[in-house]
Formats: sequence, structure tokens, C-alpha cells
Amino acid sequence: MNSQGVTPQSEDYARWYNDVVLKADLAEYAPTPGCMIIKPYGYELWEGIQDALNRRFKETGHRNAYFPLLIPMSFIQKEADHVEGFAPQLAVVTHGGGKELEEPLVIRPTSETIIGHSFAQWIHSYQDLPLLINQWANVVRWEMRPRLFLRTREFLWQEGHTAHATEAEAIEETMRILDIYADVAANEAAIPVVKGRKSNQEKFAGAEASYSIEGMMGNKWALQSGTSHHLGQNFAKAFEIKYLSKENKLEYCWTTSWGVSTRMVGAIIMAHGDDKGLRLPPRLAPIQVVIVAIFKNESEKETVLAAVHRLRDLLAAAGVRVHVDAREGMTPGFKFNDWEMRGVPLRMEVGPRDLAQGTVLLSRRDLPGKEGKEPVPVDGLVPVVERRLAEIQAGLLERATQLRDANLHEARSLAELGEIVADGWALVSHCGTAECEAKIQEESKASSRCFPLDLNEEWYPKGKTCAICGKPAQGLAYFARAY
RNA sequence: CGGAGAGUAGCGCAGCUGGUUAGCGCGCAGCGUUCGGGACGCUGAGGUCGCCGGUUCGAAUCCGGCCUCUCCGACCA
Repeated sequence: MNSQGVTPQSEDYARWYNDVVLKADLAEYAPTPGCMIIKPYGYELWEGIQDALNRRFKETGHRNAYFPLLIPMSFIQKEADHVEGFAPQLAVVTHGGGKELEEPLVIRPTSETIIGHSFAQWIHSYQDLPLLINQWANVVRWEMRPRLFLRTREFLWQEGHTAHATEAEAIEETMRILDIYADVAANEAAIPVVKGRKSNQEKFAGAEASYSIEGMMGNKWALQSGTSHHLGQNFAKAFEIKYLSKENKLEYCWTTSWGVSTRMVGAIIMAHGDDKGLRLPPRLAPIQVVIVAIFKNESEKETVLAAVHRLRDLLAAAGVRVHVDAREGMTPGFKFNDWEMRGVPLRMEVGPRDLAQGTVLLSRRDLPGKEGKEPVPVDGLVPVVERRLAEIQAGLLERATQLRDANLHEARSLAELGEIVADGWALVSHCGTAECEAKIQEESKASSRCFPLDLNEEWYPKGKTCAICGKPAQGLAYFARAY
């Protein structure tokens, strides 16, 4: 990373990503190994995601609650697959108050167990169902290879946990949440994700079925950006989550869990960013409009700043997130680059020249050079700004959708799959077995992303076989390089 | 945890076949000139040379161990 600009994507995509995170001031490395410090600008972006999700969760009847960070070791061990899946990643507290603990405490890698314990106490009757709980929390997983926002040992997320009377209701909930995730991705983050079912190998430890949203990043790699799990009665049985039915019969509940993490910030960076830095979707951008005040001397400064503050108040009153850059001692050109790095969707240049004409100069982050610039009369500015923000939001989604659709290709053999995943996603008729999946990964470095829901009307379609091994196909699956 | 690379000022780096007081560029502070696409001059602040140990009259420099970061694998939101 040089002092100005970032490593070009074409030169080294991974470096580009790191450069952008650091130079756009989203986060930095922490002194704690594998951990990151989320800086205010990055955290504000996360808050935007939180708001978008929270609103939808509450609209669908979920309530927020909070459970302990520390979980008794014995809890983790109650669900067999769950232990097996998470044991290697656990951070364990063995001492407290200067003494060795009777029972080690696990720092939660996820909270199915401790929440399941509470659910067992909270639920007695069918009238207590469905129970729809979400928590905003940090979790710890001892990852081997951390990457800013994409995989850190501690990360922030929301984890929803619900209990239902019937399997059908639990599945409905799992899908409802998957739809919410896809909606937030597309309509807030401007990332057109693929909704699909995870293979048996990729599913959550302890789930009956896992579903995910998969986004395509700028380098055509896939990023799992949210997951929704149908847990069947696995955790209900492990934690005795039972209810009395109308018929006075004691039944196990059906539960779900689902999560979106700060990884979504990484998705936004990689789905939209370019060689000038971040490009933020207006709906999530902490700053939607930055006003760069341009002046040469004291008298110009006075008139320009007065006008700038008036414009700021006007936009703020209309609900636009606006920031004034009146820093002195740096040239406008420097500031332009600076705000472009930070991905602010709209820049407004206001100087003596504009004021004389009764206009301001709007510049769009998503359109390069002159194409994205237009003088706009101060009268009637607000509706134009609102329209441009909406256009940028739509434009980013449109561009990301084109990128995705142009890079989805059907593969009829392992060789074809290998060629496709070098620069795209391969759709393949697939058996879904561990052996076949491992073989594909070995040959192509691509992993099974999901069986897309919209392309799999039925599972195990008659007569269809796996394009790789010839066994009966479970359905059509996407394979791609992934983070 | 396997393979590769790297840790010297906030960032990017030089110095490394041992030898005064550890440099350069950017950034930072002050002053002045600038200001519509990454300005310039002067002055200045800023360092346990990743950590521990060893060799030596003397270690950023040589040796050993450890830690951390980046990239590629295995693992994952």
C-alpha cells in the first residue's frame, strides 16, 4: 500500500481488499491476534446493516434479548454434531477470580445451547409458541486464518433463535429469514445474492438443513453472507425443549437459528469497491452526501461556508446523511480522492464559481469522470439529490447483478467446472456426496456453495445424474472459489 | 497446523559482509505562499530497530528460540 491510493484489484485482489479496509478507515488490526478494531466509519456501516435487519425482524414478530458470553462446557457437549463441529474452534476459560473453575466456560461460538436451555424453561404450552428471539452479540471462533471482516476470531453478529410447534412452521421460519436476508442484501447492500441450500458437508453443526445467501464478489469468488438453519428437533431433544399440545401431549419443539455477521461489511466492500476505494450503497452509507467547500481566502471562505451550512441544513432536514468537509490546508483534489476512497455516494462541490451561478456541482461515486458530474441549481436541490441517491443505489445493484449473471455458467464435467470456477461460478448437476465434493475441491479449489432454491423445483430429480461422478443427482449446485 | 514472505517513526521503505548520535519519502505540528482532481517552502515533533536469550570490547546488523502479520493450502459467519 502506498501513501496514496490502493493496490489495483487487477494486481492483487487480496491486497486491494486489505488496503481499502485500512485506508477507508473501516477497521484496523488489533493487538489481540486474529482480532480487529472496527473504527467508527466501519461501525456506522454495520449499524446501518443492524437497523435494516432489526426493522425486518421486529416486523415479523421477533424480539431482542441477551444471553451470557460464557457458556458452561457441558452445554456445548449436549448435541453430538454440534460439539464435533465446534470443538476445534472453541476458546475456553479455565480460571476465574484467581482460581481454576469447577467447570470450564466456553466463550460462545454461537448460542444454540445456552438459549436452548432458556427455551426449555420458557416454553411449557403450545400457547408459548412460536417463540421468536434474536440477540445482537459478539462470538469467538478460533479461526486459523483471519481476514479483516471476513473471518476474525471475534466477530459481531445477530443470531436468531426460534422454537415452533411443528416442523412446517420451523421450515417456514427458516425460509422467511432467508428471504429477509436476501432482501437486505439486495435492497440495502445492493448485493444480488443466490439463495440456496447447503450441502450436507457444509451445513451447520447440529442442523437438519442449512440455507445461505451467497454473494458474488468483484473477483468472482463467492461469499456466504448469511445463514438460516432448520435445526429439526436436534437441539430440542438435547435441551428438553418441550411443550404440551392442545391434546395435552408432551411434544418436542422444532427450532431454527440464523445469523448475519460483520462479514456483510466485507461483502459490501468486495461487491462494489473499485480501484479508487469503497463504493457504498446510499441506503447504508454513513455519509450519503459530502459537501466539499472550496475557497481561496477569508472573504470567500465566509460566503462559501455560509452557503454550505445552509445546504447542509436543507439536506439534513430532508433526512439525507450529509457531511461538510471544510478542512483547510488541503486542496479540493485531495479531498475528492479522500471521499472517493471512503465510498461516499454523492459529492457536492460548492465554491465561489457555483454560488455566482446559483448552482452546486454534484459528482457521483459510481460514475467516473465527467459522466458523473452535473451542475444543479440550488433551488430544487433536495429532490435531485434524493433522485441521484436512488439512482446510485439502483445502479450498484444493477451492475452487481450483471456481473453475477454474466459469470454463472453450467458445467457438464469436472474439466469444464475447473475452467469456469477460475473466473465465475459453475452450476452443476450434483450428487451432494462428501467424496464427490472433496474431489471437486481438490481438482478445482472450488467448494460447494449451495443448491440454489430457484433452480431446484424438486430434489433428486428422476433420471438426472451427477456430472462429476455419475451417481443420482440431488439437484443443481453452484461451485465456486470462496472466502 | 503445512508451504512461502515479512516485522526498523502513524504509513511505505533503506540500512544488515558487526563500529560514533539509526536514515529517506509520505503523513503529523507551527508559520508563510497556495487552493475547481492527490500543492509548495522553511522550521519542528516523533524510534524499547517484534520479543527473549546468546556471541562480542561493541548487535538493527551474527546465532538460537519464540511471537505477530500477509499470501497460498486445510478450517470457517
